[in-house]
Amino acid sequence: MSDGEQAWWIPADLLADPAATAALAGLLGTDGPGVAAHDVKPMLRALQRQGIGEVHLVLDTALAGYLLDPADATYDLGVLLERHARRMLPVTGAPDGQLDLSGEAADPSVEAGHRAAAVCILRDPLVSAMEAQGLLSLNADIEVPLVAVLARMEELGIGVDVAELTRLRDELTANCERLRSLVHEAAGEEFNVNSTKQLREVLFEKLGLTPGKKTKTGFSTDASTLERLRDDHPVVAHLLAYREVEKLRSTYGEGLLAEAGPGDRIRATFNQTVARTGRLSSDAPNLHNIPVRTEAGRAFRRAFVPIDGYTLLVADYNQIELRVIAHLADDPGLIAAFEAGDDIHTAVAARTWGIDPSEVTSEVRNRAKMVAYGLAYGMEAYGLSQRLGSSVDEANEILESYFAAFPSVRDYMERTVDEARQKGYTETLFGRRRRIPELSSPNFNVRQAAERQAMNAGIQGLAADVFKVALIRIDDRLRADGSASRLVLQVHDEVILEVPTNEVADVEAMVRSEMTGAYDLRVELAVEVATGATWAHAKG
DNA sequence: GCTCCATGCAA
DNA sequence: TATTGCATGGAGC
Repeated sequence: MSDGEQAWWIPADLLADPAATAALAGLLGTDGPGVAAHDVKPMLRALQRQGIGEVHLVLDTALAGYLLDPADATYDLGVLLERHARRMLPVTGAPDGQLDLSGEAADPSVEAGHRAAAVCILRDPLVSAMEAQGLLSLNADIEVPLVAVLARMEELGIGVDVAELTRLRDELTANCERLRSLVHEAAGEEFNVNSTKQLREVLFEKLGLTPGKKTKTGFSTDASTLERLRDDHPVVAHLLAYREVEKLRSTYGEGLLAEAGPGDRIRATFNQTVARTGRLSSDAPNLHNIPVRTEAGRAFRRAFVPIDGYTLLVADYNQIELRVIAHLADDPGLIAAFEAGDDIHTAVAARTWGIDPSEVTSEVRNRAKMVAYGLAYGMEAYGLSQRLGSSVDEANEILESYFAAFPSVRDYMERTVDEARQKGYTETLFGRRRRIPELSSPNFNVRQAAERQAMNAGIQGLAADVFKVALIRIDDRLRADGSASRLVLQVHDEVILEVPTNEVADVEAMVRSEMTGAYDLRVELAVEVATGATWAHAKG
């Protein structure tokens, strides 16, 4: 540690003490010295609860570890210390999960000292490593500023209508019981319908239905298999209905109600060091997979509400990944398709099959849409054929037509994999790296999976980088403008704000402008904004 | 009580 | 034999 520096390890209970945090305020304010810490978001949340909203953060050792290798399994402080400083965090008590036979409990203050020292020891090696890999601006301009934005969103949470959630849960529970009885009746015996093992025996042994694909442990009973068997036995339709309702009841009905906290708000954690592409993830609960595709599922979005006097404003990037592909590949046809301003899948379909957009049927449009998603995932003909329900030959013809119309896209994909193989990692335009050592695997399947990851990383990663910039800028503007509006949720390419009714027009314009201007692609970044009294009702 | 598996929800 | 995630219930240790 250099002169004038101080190392602190602040126990969580001290952060709940106003007297202690008041003393910290001067130390941590924006005029204070730069702060380096490990996994700082929980600390920022605790300080925010005490009214300290500004901390001059310069380094989070967990974030730095993530930027240096987003595929690592853990960014635990002790692990980082060993990995980047070749030092061990002294063990002060019995190892986790083991009885302390010595009778000497760990001394919390000694352990705290070790952890504070570890952050100091890690600072120089982490900064040097980031500098060597060109990660300093990604760290300083995006990841570090984002921590406080996410801390504010987590701490505020999003409002839920608990009465509505309860009603949905109860309705689903009743339906579940009814459908479970129908399944038992049709099967001719009572069994645990949630057990794939028992279900497999009933369907494929007792009832003699034809099994399809296999899993590690036996024949699959997944939805695509059941769909194929739908007309073969009455139990199958009941099963499919039961599965849908049980999923909604358990994961969303019970799950969301269990997470509703003070003020009827759900406060998820937004993880910044999990996704290997640079995306955020959400847990406890996962607010990134709230249903939207079916009406029964979408009902849960009606339970996400603003407080009185506010409106929910939802803004999402339209087709950001396909736009990113157009940009990265610099494909004239794809760029022109976007510039035409028409429905992109229709425009792509017309160019792929050389027909007029007016001749594009919904089925043909759907094929173009499948290809578009597949592209971002590094798809091959087999994968496409599975999703189109067609032959591999047919899928190959579609892909050939597509690449004939958009040749730069294929060039980009091939170039990307070649570069990644040669360098051992992929890199987004913002410099976000992802090591993919499996590109040199002797195992064909492993190597092919790695190639798909390499194709996907630059696309999903750039979309994530752009989105993070937008999130930071929106939060900056809200605070600079002294707005009463606040960010309550983000879902990969979508932000949700709680906006006082009289601010709606101004905030909509601001959000649109910040999202559109977050990065300059060769195609416009289109943003769709909607407002409403619930997440489901927020429609343009 | 922990871990893995199968399943299914989202972008 | 399409990318990235997380939660659930069952099942095995």
